[in-house]
Amino acid sequence: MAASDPVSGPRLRRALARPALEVAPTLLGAHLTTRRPDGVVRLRVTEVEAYEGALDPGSHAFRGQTARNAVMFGPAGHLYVYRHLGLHHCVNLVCGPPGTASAVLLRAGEVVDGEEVALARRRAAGVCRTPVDLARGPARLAVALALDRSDDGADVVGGGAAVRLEPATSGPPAGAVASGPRVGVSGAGGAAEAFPWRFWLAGDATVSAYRRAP
DNA sequence: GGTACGATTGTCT
DNA sequence: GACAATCGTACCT
Repeated sequence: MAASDPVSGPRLRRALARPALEVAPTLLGAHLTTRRPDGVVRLRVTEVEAYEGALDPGSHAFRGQTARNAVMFGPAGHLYVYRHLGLHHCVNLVCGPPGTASAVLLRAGEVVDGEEVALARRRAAGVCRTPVDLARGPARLAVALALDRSDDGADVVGGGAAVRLEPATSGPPAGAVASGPRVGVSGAGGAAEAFPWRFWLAGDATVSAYRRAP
């Protein structure tokens, strides 16, 4: 994409500065690219979950702002990366107006460029069976893109960043977006069903399997 | 200062 | 299908 990219910079950030529930479906089909010394990986987003900050019991921001989740309270277009269980990283894209702590969790995607690089990273981190598994699941996605806590707060909208978001040019195909309860959100099935804020591309092989919260 | 818990994954049965 | 791994953060005493 050239410098004349029609959807970038302030315009994209403005598009992201809406409630997570509105932004989440529009991210399906978008491309997320990371530039690293070991290579460039581009990912097509196929599965996301919306988190509505202080209103959402499943959100890290539900109990207010802390040092860890401070990025979520900031402007849209930044990454919120956290470590889960001391083992894995999960990647969120901050959205909504500043102060709302809305964010969209990137759950899964399809590696469309730099597959060999992503494969090498996954091998280094553990097992990888097929290309479909490269980014099927939040932690796997983080590994494939080489994202960790050092990327917490990274701006994916501004130019020059190592991580860049490119929205889908024509949006997700009509009728291809499915929605349902979020995966693994504490509060049990009741809460999960009260917030059916998971969106994915119907029929896409890279979408992670649904697992109910324990 | 100490304890409980978690937006997951991989492996074993 | 069920469980262990592993550590930073939040909350309580």
